[in-house]
Amino acid sequence: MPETILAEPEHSAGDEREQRIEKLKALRAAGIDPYPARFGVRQTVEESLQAFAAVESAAGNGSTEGQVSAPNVRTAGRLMSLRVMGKASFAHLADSTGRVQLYLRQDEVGQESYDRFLKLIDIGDIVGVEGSMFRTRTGEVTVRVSEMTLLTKALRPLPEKWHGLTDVEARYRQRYLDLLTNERARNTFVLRTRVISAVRRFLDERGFLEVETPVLQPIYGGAAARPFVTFHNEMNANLYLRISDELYLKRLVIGGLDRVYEIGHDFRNEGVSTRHHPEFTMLEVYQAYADYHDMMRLTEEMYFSVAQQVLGTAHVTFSGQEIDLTPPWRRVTMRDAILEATGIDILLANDLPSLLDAIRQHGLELEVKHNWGKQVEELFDATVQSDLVQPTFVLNHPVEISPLAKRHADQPSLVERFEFFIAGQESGNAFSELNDPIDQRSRFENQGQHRSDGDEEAHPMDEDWIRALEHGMPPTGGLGVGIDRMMMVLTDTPSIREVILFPALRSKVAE
RNA sequence: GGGCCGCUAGCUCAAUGGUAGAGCAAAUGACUCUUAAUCAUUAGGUUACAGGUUCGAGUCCUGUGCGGCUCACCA
Repeated sequence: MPETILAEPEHSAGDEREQRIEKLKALRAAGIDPYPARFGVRQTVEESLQAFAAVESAAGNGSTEGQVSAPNVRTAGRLMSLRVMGKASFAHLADSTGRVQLYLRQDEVGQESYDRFLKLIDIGDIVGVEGSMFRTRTGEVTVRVSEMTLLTKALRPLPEKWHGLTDVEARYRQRYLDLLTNERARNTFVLRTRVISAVRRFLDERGFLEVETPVLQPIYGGAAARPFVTFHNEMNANLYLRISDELYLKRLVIGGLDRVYEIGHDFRNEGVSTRHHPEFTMLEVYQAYADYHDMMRLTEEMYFSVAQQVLGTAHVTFSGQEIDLTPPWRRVTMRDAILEATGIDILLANDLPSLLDAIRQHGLELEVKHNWGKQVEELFDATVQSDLVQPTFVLNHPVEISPLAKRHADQPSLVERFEFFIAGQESGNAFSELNDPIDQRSRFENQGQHRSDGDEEAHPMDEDWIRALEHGMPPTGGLGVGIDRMMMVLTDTPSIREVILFPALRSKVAE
Protein backbone atom coordinates (compact mmCIF):
# COMPACT_ATOMS: atom_id res chain seq x y z
CA MET A 1 0.00 0.00 0.00
CA PRO A 2 1.41 3.38 -0.85
CA GLU A 3 2.15 5.36 2.24
CA THR A 4 2.85 8.56 0.41
CA ILE A 5 0.45 11.44 0.43
CA LEU A 6 0.22 13.32 -2.81
CA ALA A 7 -1.41 16.39 -1.38
CA GLU A 8 0.71 18.92 0.42
CA PRO A 9 0.96 18.71 4.20
CA GLU A 10 -2.18 19.75 6.03
CA HIS A 11 -0.83 22.94 7.51
CA SER A 12 0.16 24.48 4.20
CA ALA A 13 -3.39 25.33 3.15
CA GLY A 14 -3.20 27.59 6.14
CA ASP A 15 -5.88 29.56 7.84
CA GLU A 16 -8.23 29.62 4.93
CA ARG A 17 -8.88 25.92 5.13
CA GLU A 18 -9.49 26.19 8.87
CA GLN A 19 -11.80 29.11 8.33
CA ARG A 20 -13.79 27.13 5.82
CA ILE A 21 -14.04 24.21 8.22
CA GLU A 22 -15.43 26.65 10.79
CA LYS A 23 -17.98 27.77 8.22
CA LEU A 24 -18.84 24.16 7.59
CA LYS A 25 -19.53 23.68 11.29
CA ALA A 26 -21.62 26.83 11.39
CA LEU A 27 -23.68 25.57 8.46
CA ARG A 28 -24.31 22.28 10.19
CA ALA A 29 -25.21 24.12 13.38
CA ALA A 30 -27.78 26.06 11.37
CA GLY A 31 -29.27 22.77 10.18
CA ILE A 32 -27.82 23.02 6.68
CA ASP A 33 -26.24 19.95 5.13
CA PRO A 34 -23.07 21.17 3.38
CA TYR A 35 -23.01 18.02 1.23
CA PRO A 36 -26.60 17.21 0.28
CA ALA A 37 -27.12 14.17 -1.92
CA ARG A 38 -29.05 15.83 -4.72
CA PHE A 39 -30.41 19.00 -6.18
CA GLY A 40 -33.09 17.54 -8.40
CA VAL A 41 -34.13 18.74 -11.79
CA ARG A 42 -32.00 21.54 -13.15
CA GLN A 43 -31.13 23.27 -16.34
CA THR A 44 -27.56 23.63 -17.46
CA VAL A 45 -26.07 27.09 -17.52
CA GLU A 46 -26.21 26.97 -21.28
CA GLU A 47 -29.89 26.03 -21.26
CA SER A 48 -30.61 28.85 -18.85
CA LEU A 49 -28.93 31.36 -21.12
CA GLN A 50 -30.77 29.93 -24.12
CA ALA A 51 -34.10 30.17 -22.31
CA PHE A 52 -33.51 33.87 -21.84
CA ALA A 53 -32.31 34.36 -25.39
CA ALA A 54 -35.49 32.72 -26.69
CA VAL A 55 -37.74 34.99 -24.64
CA GLU A 56 -35.75 38.05 -25.52
CA SER A 57 -35.80 37.42 -29.25
CA ALA A 58 -39.52 36.66 -29.10
CA ALA A 59 -40.04 40.04 -27.43
CA GLY A 60 -38.11 41.75 -30.17
CA ASN A 61 -34.87 43.61 -30.16
CA GLY A 62 -36.37 46.85 -28.95
CA SER A 63 -37.04 45.55 -25.47
CA THR A 64 -35.23 47.05 -22.55
CA GLU A 65 -34.56 45.92 -19.01
CA GLY A 66 -37.55 44.55 -17.17
CA GLN A 67 -39.88 44.60 -20.11
CA VAL A 68 -39.47 41.00 -21.24
CA SER A 69 -41.17 38.37 -19.16
CA ALA A 70 -38.25 36.79 -17.42
CA PRO A 71 -38.00 32.99 -17.63
CA ASN A 72 -37.49 31.17 -14.36
CA VAL A 73 -34.50 28.88 -14.22
CA ARG A 74 -33.04 26.37 -11.83
CA THR A 75 -29.38 25.71 -12.38
CA ALA A 76 -26.23 24.77 -10.50
CA GLY A 77 -22.48 25.04 -10.64
CA ARG A 78 -19.35 26.28 -8.94
CA LEU A 79 -19.04 29.84 -7.67
CA MET A 80 -16.12 31.29 -9.58
CA SER A 81 -16.17 34.91 -8.45
CA LEU A 82 -17.99 37.18 -6.03
CA ARG A 83 -18.62 40.91 -5.89
CA VAL A 84 -20.41 42.06 -2.76
CA MET A 85 -21.91 45.54 -2.70
CA GLY A 86 -23.60 45.71 0.62
CA LYS A 87 -27.15 44.49 0.37
CA ALA A 88 -26.71 43.21 -3.17
CA SER A 89 -24.09 40.91 -4.65
CA PHE A 90 -22.97 39.62 -8.00
CA ALA A 91 -21.27 36.31 -8.56
CA HIS A 92 -20.42 34.01 -11.42
CA LEU A 93 -21.57 30.43 -11.52
CA ALA A 94 -19.95 27.89 -13.85
CA ASP A 95 -20.85 24.41 -14.96
CA SER A 96 -19.41 22.40 -17.83
CA THR A 97 -21.59 24.24 -20.33
CA GLY A 98 -20.57 27.77 -19.46
CA ARG A 99 -20.87 30.49 -16.89
CA VAL A 100 -23.64 32.82 -15.89
CA GLN A 101 -23.79 35.79 -13.58
CA LEU A 102 -25.87 35.66 -10.41
CA TYR A 103 -27.51 38.65 -8.75
CA LEU A 104 -28.61 38.39 -5.14
CA ARG A 105 -30.50 41.05 -3.22
CA GLN A 106 -31.12 40.96 0.48
CA ASP A 107 -34.69 42.10 0.00
CA GLU A 108 -35.36 39.23 -2.43
CA VAL A 109 -33.70 36.27 -0.77
CA GLY A 110 -34.36 37.42 2.79
CA GLN A 111 -31.98 38.79 5.35
CA GLU A 112 -31.20 35.46 6.97
CA SER A 113 -30.18 33.64 3.82
CA TYR A 114 -28.43 36.70 2.44
CA ASP A 115 -26.30 36.93 5.57
CA ARG A 116 -25.63 33.23 5.40
CA PHE A 117 -24.51 33.67 1.81
CA LEU A 118 -22.10 36.44 2.77
CA LYS A 119 -20.68 34.72 5.85
CA LEU A 120 -20.67 31.04 5.07
CA ILE A 121 -20.48 30.66 1.29
CA ASP A 122 -17.13 31.01 -0.48
CA ILE A 123 -15.81 31.17 -3.97
CA GLY A 124 -15.27 27.58 -5.02
CA ASP A 125 -18.39 26.26 -3.32
CA ILE A 126 -20.90 24.46 -5.51
CA VAL A 127 -24.41 25.84 -5.30
CA GLY A 128 -27.78 25.49 -6.89
CA VAL A 129 -29.91 28.54 -7.61
CA GLU A 130 -33.41 29.38 -8.65
CA GLY A 131 -34.45 32.68 -10.07
CA SER A 132 -35.50 34.67 -13.07
CA MET A 133 -33.29 35.68 -15.94
CA PHE A 134 -32.73 39.31 -16.79
CA ARG A 135 -30.19 41.52 -18.47
CA THR A 136 -28.22 43.97 -16.36
CA ARG A 137 -27.63 47.58 -17.28
CA THR A 138 -24.24 46.64 -18.59
CA GLY A 139 -25.85 43.98 -20.75
CA GLU A 140 -24.95 40.71 -19.07
CA VAL A 141 -27.58 38.02 -18.90
CA THR A 142 -27.98 37.24 -15.21
CA VAL A 143 -29.97 35.06 -12.82
CA ARG A 144 -31.85 37.16 -10.27
CA VAL A 145 -31.59 34.61 -7.49
CA SER A 146 -34.64 33.92 -5.38
CA GLU A 147 -33.17 30.90 -3.65
CA MET A 148 -29.69 29.51 -3.29
CA THR A 149 -28.86 26.01 -2.05
CA LEU A 150 -25.41 24.94 -0.98
CA LEU A 151 -24.58 21.69 -2.75
CA THR A 152 -20.92 21.22 -1.83
CA LYS A 153 -18.71 23.15 0.55
CA ALA A 154 -15.15 23.56 -0.74
CA LEU A 155 -12.50 23.59 1.96
CA ARG A 156 -9.67 24.86 -0.22
CA PRO A 157 -9.63 28.04 -2.29
CA LEU A 158 -9.52 28.22 -6.06
CA PRO A 159 -6.36 29.45 -7.78
CA GLU A 160 -5.98 33.12 -8.54
CA LYS A 161 -8.93 34.32 -10.56
CA TRP A 162 -7.06 36.33 -13.15
CA HIS A 163 -3.96 34.28 -13.93
CA GLY A 164 -5.42 30.90 -13.03
CA LEU A 165 -3.03 28.11 -12.22
CA THR A 166 0.16 28.54 -14.24
CA ASP A 167 2.70 26.42 -12.40
CA VAL A 168 3.17 23.54 -14.83
CA GLU A 169 3.74 20.91 -12.20
CA ALA A 170 0.68 21.97 -10.24
CA ARG A 171 -1.38 22.01 -13.43
CA TYR A 172 -0.47 18.37 -14.09
CA ARG A 173 -0.74 17.13 -10.51
CA GLN A 174 -3.99 18.98 -9.85
CA ARG A 175 -5.47 18.88 -13.32
CA TYR A 176 -8.92 19.56 -11.84
CA LEU A 177 -7.75 23.06 -10.93
CA ASP A 178 -6.25 23.53 -14.38
CA LEU A 179 -9.56 22.54 -15.94
CA LEU A 180 -11.49 24.85 -13.62
CA THR A 181 -9.41 27.92 -14.26
CA ASN A 182 -7.75 27.57 -17.67
CA GLU A 183 -10.02 27.64 -20.65
CA ARG A 184 -7.28 26.43 -22.95
CA ALA A 185 -6.86 23.23 -20.95
CA ARG A 186 -10.60 22.68 -20.92
CA ASN A 187 -10.84 23.18 -24.66
CA THR A 188 -7.93 20.87 -25.38
CA PHE A 189 -9.48 17.95 -23.55
CA VAL A 190 -12.97 18.51 -24.89
CA LEU A 191 -11.38 18.55 -28.33
CA ARG A 192 -9.52 15.36 -27.54
CA THR A 193 -12.78 13.56 -26.87
CA ARG A 194 -14.24 14.93 -30.08
CA VAL A 195 -11.20 13.80 -32.05
CA ILE A 196 -11.51 10.26 -30.76
CA SER A 197 -15.23 10.28 -31.50
CA ALA A 198 -14.52 11.49 -35.02
CA VAL A 199 -11.93 8.75 -35.53
CA ARG A 200 -14.46 6.14 -34.41
CA ARG A 201 -17.13 7.61 -36.65
CA PHE A 202 -14.78 7.57 -39.62
CA LEU A 203 -13.85 3.93 -39.12
CA ASP A 204 -17.33 2.75 -38.15
CA GLU A 205 -18.73 4.27 -41.33
CA ARG A 206 -16.25 2.20 -43.32
CA GLY A 207 -17.30 -1.07 -41.79
CA PHE A 208 -14.54 -1.43 -39.23
CA LEU A 209 -15.38 -3.25 -36.02
CA GLU A 210 -14.05 -1.80 -32.80
CA VAL A 211 -12.64 -4.54 -30.58
CA GLU A 212 -10.72 -4.93 -27.34
CA THR A 213 -7.65 -7.10 -26.93
CA PRO A 214 -5.50 -7.92 -23.91
CA VAL A 215 -3.43 -5.27 -22.19
CA LEU A 216 -1.70 -7.91 -20.08
CA GLN A 217 0.14 -10.27 -22.39
CA PRO A 218 2.32 -13.33 -21.80
CA ILE A 219 4.49 -12.32 -24.76
CA TYR A 220 4.69 -8.70 -25.85
CA GLY A 221 5.27 -7.66 -29.43
CA GLY A 222 4.16 -5.72 -32.46
CA ALA A 223 6.68 -2.92 -32.01
CA ALA A 224 10.28 -2.30 -31.10
CA ALA A 225 10.25 -1.24 -27.47
CA ARG A 226 11.06 -2.35 -23.96
CA PRO A 227 7.99 -3.43 -22.01
CA PHE A 228 6.73 -2.97 -18.49
CA VAL A 229 6.69 -6.28 -16.65
CA THR A 230 4.16 -7.24 -14.03
CA PHE A 231 3.30 -10.39 -12.14
CA HIS A 232 0.11 -12.38 -11.94
CA ASN A 233 -0.08 -14.06 -8.54
CA GLU A 234 -2.57 -16.78 -9.34
CA MET A 235 -0.89 -17.77 -12.61
CA ASN A 236 2.50 -17.43 -10.94
CA ALA A 237 3.80 -15.85 -14.12
CA ASN A 238 5.20 -12.65 -15.49
CA LEU A 239 2.92 -10.68 -17.78
CA TYR A 240 3.83 -7.73 -19.96
CA LEU A 241 1.85 -4.56 -20.46
CA ARG A 242 1.31 -4.42 -24.18
CA ILE A 243 3.59 -2.34 -26.36
CA SER A 244 1.10 -2.68 -29.22
CA ASP A 245 -2.17 -4.39 -30.11
CA GLU A 246 -0.90 -5.72 -33.40
CA LEU A 247 -0.60 -9.47 -33.01
CA TYR A 248 -3.98 -9.87 -31.32
CA LEU A 249 -5.76 -7.75 -33.89
CA LYS A 250 -4.21 -9.76 -36.69
CA ARG A 251 -5.40 -12.95 -34.99
CA LEU A 252 -8.88 -11.49 -35.36
CA VAL A 253 -8.30 -10.97 -39.07
CA ILE A 254 -7.27 -14.64 -39.28
CA GLY A 255 -10.53 -15.36 -37.45
CA GLY A 256 -12.51 -13.73 -40.22
CA LEU A 257 -13.03 -10.24 -38.83
CA ASP A 258 -11.87 -8.50 -41.96
CA ARG A 259 -11.90 -4.95 -40.65
CA VAL A 260 -11.01 -4.29 -37.03
CA TYR A 261 -9.61 -1.47 -34.97
CA GLU A 262 -8.77 -0.73 -31.39
CA ILE A 263 -8.14 2.49 -29.54
CA GLY A 264 -6.32 1.90 -26.31
CA HIS A 265 -3.26 2.43 -24.21
CA ASP A 266 0.13 0.99 -25.03
CA PHE A 267 2.99 1.03 -22.56
CA ARG A 268 6.63 1.47 -23.44
CA ASN A 269 9.26 1.42 -20.78
CA GLU A 270 11.29 4.35 -21.99
CA GLY A 271 12.17 7.90 -21.17
CA VAL A 272 9.63 10.69 -20.91
CA SER A 273 9.96 13.69 -23.19
CA THR A 274 7.81 16.35 -24.77
CA ARG A 275 6.93 13.84 -27.47
CA HIS A 276 6.97 10.55 -25.54
CA HIS A 277 4.92 9.30 -22.71
CA PRO A 278 5.26 5.82 -21.17
CA GLU A 279 1.50 5.27 -21.41
CA PHE A 280 -0.03 6.57 -24.59
CA THR A 281 -3.09 6.16 -26.75
CA MET A 282 -2.72 4.15 -29.92
CA LEU A 283 -5.15 3.52 -32.71
CA GLU A 284 -4.51 0.34 -34.67
CA VAL A 285 -6.48 -0.57 -37.78
CA TYR A 286 -6.38 -3.79 -39.81
CA GLN A 287 -8.06 -4.29 -43.14
CA ALA A 288 -8.05 -7.61 -44.97
CA TYR A 289 -7.47 -7.56 -48.72
CA ALA A 290 -5.76 -4.18 -48.43
CA ASP A 291 -2.11 -3.25 -48.69
CA TYR A 292 -0.04 -0.36 -47.43
CA HIS A 293 -1.10 1.88 -50.32
CA ASP A 294 -4.69 1.43 -49.18
CA MET A 295 -3.61 2.30 -45.64
CA MET A 296 -2.01 5.53 -46.89
CA ARG A 297 -5.31 6.58 -48.41
CA LEU A 298 -7.12 5.59 -45.24
CA THR A 299 -4.67 7.59 -43.12
CA GLU A 300 -4.83 10.83 -45.07
CA GLU A 301 -8.60 10.62 -45.44
CA MET A 302 -8.99 9.97 -41.73
CA TYR A 303 -6.86 12.95 -40.72
CA PHE A 304 -8.69 15.14 -43.19
CA SER A 305 -12.10 13.96 -42.03
CA VAL A 306 -11.25 14.34 -38.34
CA ALA A 307 -9.82 17.83 -38.83
CA GLN A 308 -12.86 18.88 -40.84
CA GLN A 309 -15.29 17.48 -38.28
CA VAL A 310 -13.53 18.81 -35.21
CA LEU A 311 -11.81 21.99 -36.36
CA GLY A 312 -13.83 22.78 -39.47
CA THR A 313 -10.64 23.08 -41.49
CA ALA A 314 -7.77 20.93 -42.74
CA HIS A 315 -5.30 23.76 -42.27
CA VAL A 316 -3.59 23.82 -38.90
CA THR A 317 -0.71 25.72 -37.39
CA PHE A 318 1.99 23.99 -35.41
CA SER A 319 4.65 26.08 -33.70
CA GLY A 320 4.12 28.80 -36.27
CA GLN A 321 4.28 26.42 -39.25
CA GLU A 322 1.28 26.20 -41.55
CA ILE A 323 0.31 22.59 -42.16
CA ASP A 324 -2.18 21.40 -44.76
CA LEU A 325 -3.75 18.04 -44.04
CA THR A 326 -5.65 17.90 -47.32
CA PRO A 327 -5.06 14.65 -49.26
CA PRO A 328 -3.14 13.46 -51.09
CA TRP A 329 -0.08 13.74 -48.91
CA ARG A 330 3.43 13.58 -50.26
CA ARG A 331 4.81 10.09 -50.71
CA VAL A 332 8.55 9.51 -50.78
CA THR A 333 10.58 6.38 -50.38
CA MET A 334 12.99 6.24 -47.51
CA ARG A 335 15.75 5.69 -50.08
CA ASP A 336 14.85 8.87 -52.02
CA ALA A 337 14.37 10.91 -48.87
CA ILE A 338 17.82 9.97 -47.60
CA LEU A 339 19.33 10.42 -51.05
CA GLU A 340 17.87 13.93 -51.30
CA ALA A 341 19.03 14.92 -47.86
CA THR A 342 22.50 13.40 -47.88
CA GLY A 343 23.44 12.12 -51.32
CA ILE A 344 23.73 8.63 -49.88
CA ASP A 345 21.93 5.88 -51.82
CA ILE A 346 21.07 3.14 -49.35
CA LEU A 347 20.39 0.75 -52.22
CA LEU A 348 23.99 1.11 -53.34
CA ALA A 349 25.42 1.18 -49.85
CA ASN A 350 23.46 -1.98 -49.20
CA ASP A 351 25.39 -3.54 -46.36
CA LEU A 352 26.54 -2.19 -43.04
CA PRO A 353 30.24 -1.64 -43.86
CA SER A 354 29.56 0.21 -47.11
CA LEU A 355 26.80 2.27 -45.50
CA LEU A 356 29.08 3.27 -42.62
CA ASP A 357 31.71 4.10 -45.19
CA ALA A 358 29.29 6.33 -47.13
CA ILE A 359 28.21 8.05 -43.91
CA ARG A 360 31.84 8.82 -43.10
CA GLN A 361 32.54 10.04 -46.61
CA HIS A 362 29.64 12.48 -46.35
CA GLY A 363 31.05 13.84 -43.12
CA LEU A 364 28.20 12.65 -40.95
CA GLU A 365 28.81 11.63 -37.38
CA LEU A 366 26.24 9.09 -36.34
CA GLU A 367 25.91 6.41 -33.76
CA VAL A 368 27.07 3.07 -35.19
CA LYS A 369 24.34 0.45 -35.20
CA HIS A 370 24.45 -3.34 -35.27
CA ASN A 371 22.99 -3.88 -38.71
CA TRP A 372 22.27 -2.18 -42.01
CA GLY A 373 18.58 -1.62 -41.31
CA LYS A 374 19.18 0.01 -37.95
CA GLN A 375 21.84 2.18 -39.51
CA VAL A 376 19.48 3.30 -42.26
CA GLU A 377 16.93 4.22 -39.61
CA GLU A 378 19.57 6.17 -37.70
CA LEU A 379 20.58 8.00 -40.86
CA PHE A 380 16.97 8.83 -41.66
CA ASP A 381 16.17 10.07 -38.17
CA ALA A 382 19.23 12.28 -38.12
CA THR A 383 18.98 13.82 -41.55
CA VAL A 384 15.40 13.72 -42.79
CA GLN A 385 12.77 13.42 -40.12
CA SER A 386 12.74 16.90 -38.60
CA ASP A 387 12.34 18.50 -42.05
CA LEU A 388 9.10 16.68 -42.75
CA VAL A 389 6.74 19.46 -41.72
CA GLN A 390 3.96 18.88 -44.22
CA PRO A 391 2.30 15.48 -43.87
CA THR A 392 4.54 12.97 -45.61
CA PHE A 393 4.47 9.22 -46.08
CA VAL A 394 7.92 7.70 -46.02
CA LEU A 395 7.88 4.30 -47.72
CA ASN A 396 9.81 1.05 -47.84
CA HIS A 397 11.86 0.48 -44.72
CA PRO A 398 14.70 -1.99 -44.18
CA VAL A 399 13.54 -5.49 -43.38
CA GLU A 400 15.70 -5.75 -40.25
CA ILE A 401 13.67 -3.08 -38.46
CA SER A 402 10.33 -4.38 -39.72
CA PRO A 403 9.89 -8.00 -38.64
CA LEU A 404 6.12 -7.98 -39.14
CA ALA A 405 5.93 -6.36 -42.58
CA LYS A 406 5.74 -8.05 -45.95
CA ARG A 407 8.86 -8.01 -48.05
CA HIS A 408 8.91 -5.58 -50.98
CA ALA A 409 8.42 -7.48 -54.24
CA ASP A 410 11.29 -5.74 -56.05
CA GLN A 411 13.65 -5.08 -53.16
CA PRO A 412 13.98 -8.03 -50.78
CA SER A 413 16.05 -5.96 -48.33
CA LEU A 414 13.05 -3.64 -47.92
CA VAL A 415 9.48 -4.09 -46.81
CA GLU A 416 6.12 -2.63 -47.79
CA ARG A 417 5.91 -0.22 -44.91
CA PHE A 418 5.37 3.46 -44.33
CA GLU A 419 5.68 5.84 -41.48
CA PHE A 420 4.05 9.24 -41.73
CA PHE A 421 5.39 12.47 -40.39
CA ILE A 422 3.69 15.74 -39.55
CA ALA A 423 5.46 18.75 -38.07
CA GLY A 424 8.70 16.82 -38.00
CA GLN A 425 7.42 14.07 -35.79
CA GLU A 426 6.38 10.53 -36.54
CA SER A 427 2.66 10.17 -36.15
CA GLY A 428 2.10 6.61 -37.28
CA ASN A 429 3.31 3.46 -38.89
CA ALA A 430 1.79 0.92 -41.29
CA PHE A 431 2.56 -2.00 -43.51
CA SER A 432 1.36 -4.67 -45.78
CA GLU A 433 1.28 -7.30 -43.08
CA LEU A 434 3.60 -10.25 -43.30
CA ASN A 435 1.41 -13.34 -43.70
CA ASP A 436 4.04 -15.90 -44.71
CA PRO A 437 4.53 -18.00 -41.56
CA ILE A 438 7.85 -19.43 -42.75
CA ASP A 439 9.25 -15.95 -43.36
CA GLN A 440 7.77 -14.78 -40.06
CA ARG A 441 9.68 -17.48 -38.21
CA SER A 442 12.97 -16.53 -39.85
CA ARG A 443 12.30 -12.82 -39.11
CA PHE A 444 11.84 -13.64 -35.44
CA GLU A 445 15.00 -15.73 -35.51
CA ASN A 446 16.89 -12.77 -36.96
CA GLN A 447 15.42 -10.58 -34.22
CA GLY A 448 16.80 -13.08 -31.72
CA GLN A 449 20.20 -12.49 -33.29
CA HIS A 450 19.74 -8.72 -32.92
CA ARG A 451 18.84 -9.25 -29.29
CA SER A 452 22.04 -11.18 -28.66
CA ASP A 453 23.86 -8.32 -30.40
CA GLY A 454 22.52 -6.07 -27.66
CA ASP A 455 19.28 -4.76 -29.14
CA GLU A 456 16.93 -4.70 -26.16
CA GLU A 457 14.06 -3.71 -28.40
CA ALA A 458 14.33 -6.70 -30.72
CA HIS A 459 11.07 -8.55 -31.27
CA PRO A 460 10.70 -11.71 -29.17
CA MET A 461 9.94 -15.07 -30.75
CA ASP A 462 6.20 -15.76 -30.64
CA GLU A 463 5.36 -19.37 -31.48
CA ASP A 464 1.68 -18.87 -30.80
CA TRP A 465 1.57 -16.10 -33.37
CA ILE A 466 3.35 -18.22 -35.97
CA ARG A 467 0.87 -21.02 -35.31
CA ALA A 468 -1.97 -18.58 -35.92
CA LEU A 469 -0.36 -17.40 -39.15
CA GLU A 470 -0.03 -20.98 -40.33
CA HIS A 471 -3.82 -21.12 -40.41
CA GLY A 472 -3.70 -18.41 -43.08
CA MET A 473 -4.12 -14.66 -42.82
CA PRO A 474 -5.43 -12.91 -45.92
CA PRO A 475 -3.31 -10.17 -47.42
CA THR A 476 -3.87 -7.37 -44.92
CA GLY A 477 -3.00 -3.75 -44.46
CA GLY A 478 -2.28 -2.59 -40.90
CA LEU A 479 -1.97 0.90 -39.48
CA GLY A 480 -0.98 2.39 -36.15
CA VAL A 481 -1.65 6.03 -35.31
CA GLY A 482 -0.48 7.82 -32.18
CA ILE A 483 -3.59 9.61 -30.98
CA ASP A 484 -1.64 11.86 -28.62
CA ARG A 485 0.58 12.96 -31.49
CA MET A 486 -2.52 13.59 -33.57
CA MET A 487 -3.88 15.75 -30.77
CA MET A 488 -0.65 17.72 -30.61
CA VAL A 489 -0.87 18.52 -34.31
CA LEU A 490 -4.57 19.40 -34.19
CA THR A 491 -4.23 21.66 -31.15
CA ASP A 492 -0.82 23.23 -31.82
CA THR A 493 0.55 21.77 -28.60
CA PRO A 494 4.30 21.17 -28.47
CA SER A 495 4.26 18.96 -25.35
CA ILE A 496 2.51 15.61 -25.19
CA ARG A 497 1.76 16.17 -21.50
CA GLU A 498 -0.56 18.99 -22.45
CA VAL A 499 -2.84 16.59 -24.29
CA ILE A 500 -2.82 13.89 -21.59
CA LEU A 501 -5.11 14.58 -18.63
CA PHE A 502 -2.86 13.07 -15.99
CA PRO A 503 0.68 12.80 -17.32
CA ALA A 504 3.14 10.55 -15.54
CA LEU A 505 4.96 12.37 -12.73
CA ARG A 506 7.09 11.14 -9.90
CA SER A 507 5.11 10.86 -6.72
CA LYS A 508 5.86 13.52 -4.20
CA VAL A 509 6.49 11.98 -0.82
CA ALA A 510 5.05 13.91 2.07
CA GLU A 511 7.28 13.66 5.10
C1' G B 1 20.87 9.31 -18.16
C1' G B 2 23.63 14.37 -19.73
C1' G B 3 23.26 19.87 -20.08
C1' C B 4 20.60 24.42 -18.92
C1' C B 5 16.71 26.80 -16.01
C1' G B 6 13.28 26.97 -11.99
C1' C B 7 11.10 26.09 -6.74
C1' U B 8 9.44 32.77 -1.95
C1' A B 9 2.00 33.39 1.55
C1' G B 10 -3.62 29.08 -0.87
C1' C B 11 -2.67 31.33 -6.19
C1' U B 12 0.22 35.05 -9.47
C1' C B 13 4.71 37.45 -8.72
C1' A B 14 8.65 41.14 -6.24
C1' A B 15 12.91 41.61 -3.02
C1' U B 16 22.42 45.02 -4.56
C1' G B 17 24.69 39.51 0.61
C1' G B 18 21.82 43.85 5.29
C1' U B 19 14.26 44.31 8.84
C1' A B 20 10.94 38.90 3.32
C1' G B 21 6.84 42.56 0.19
C1' A B 22 2.59 43.40 -3.39
C1' G B 23 -1.93 41.85 -6.09
C1' C B 24 -5.75 38.14 -5.96
C1' A B 25 -8.02 34.83 -2.42
C1' A B 26 -9.23 35.13 3.19
C1' A B 27 -10.99 37.95 7.84
C1' U B 28 -13.47 42.77 9.77
C1' G B 29 -16.18 47.13 8.23
C1' A B 30 -18.72 50.58 4.25
C1' C B 31 -21.57 50.13 -0.20
C1' U B 32 -28.90 47.42 -3.44
C1' C B 33 -26.51 46.99 -11.37
C1' U B 34 -21.13 44.94 -10.26
C1' U B 35 -18.04 42.26 -13.61
C1' A B 36 -9.98 41.83 -12.58
C1' A B 37 -16.07 46.03 -8.63
C1' U B 38 -14.34 50.00 -5.28
C1' C B 39 -12.64 51.96 -0.36
C1' A B 40 -10.56 51.18 4.73
C1' U B 41 -8.43 47.84 8.28
C1' U B 42 -6.29 42.91 9.62
C1' A B 43 -4.10 38.28 9.45
C1' G B 44 -1.21 35.02 6.62
C1' G B 45 6.17 32.75 5.59
C1' U B 46 11.00 26.78 8.50
C1' U B 47 11.97 31.48 1.06
C1' A B 48 11.52 22.94 -1.66
C1' C B 49 14.98 20.06 1.78
C1' A B 50 20.00 19.25 4.10
C1' G B 51 24.69 21.14 4.78
C1' G B 52 28.51 25.04 3.98
C1' U B 53 30.80 30.15 3.34
C1' U B 54 29.83 34.86 5.93
C1' C B 55 29.32 39.44 11.36
C1' G B 56 24.88 38.54 8.38
C1' A B 57 22.07 34.05 3.10
C1' G B 58 15.62 34.09 -0.33
C1' U B 59 20.26 35.86 -2.66
C1' C B 60 26.86 32.83 -2.85
C1' C B 61 28.79 27.34 -2.71
C1' U B 62 27.82 21.79 -2.31
C1' G B 63 24.37 17.89 -2.16
C1' U B 64 19.25 15.96 -2.40
C1' G B 65 14.05 16.16 -4.04
C1' C B 66 10.43 17.75 -7.59
C1' G B 67 9.39 20.18 -12.16
C1' G B 68 10.31 22.64 -17.08
C1' C B 69 13.22 22.98 -21.58
C1' U B 70 16.83 20.41 -24.37
C1' C B 71 20.04 16.25 -26.05
C1' A B 72 20.14 10.99 -26.20
C1' C B 73 16.25 6.50 -27.23
C1' C B 74 11.42 5.45 -28.99
C1' A B 75 5.70 6.44 -31.67
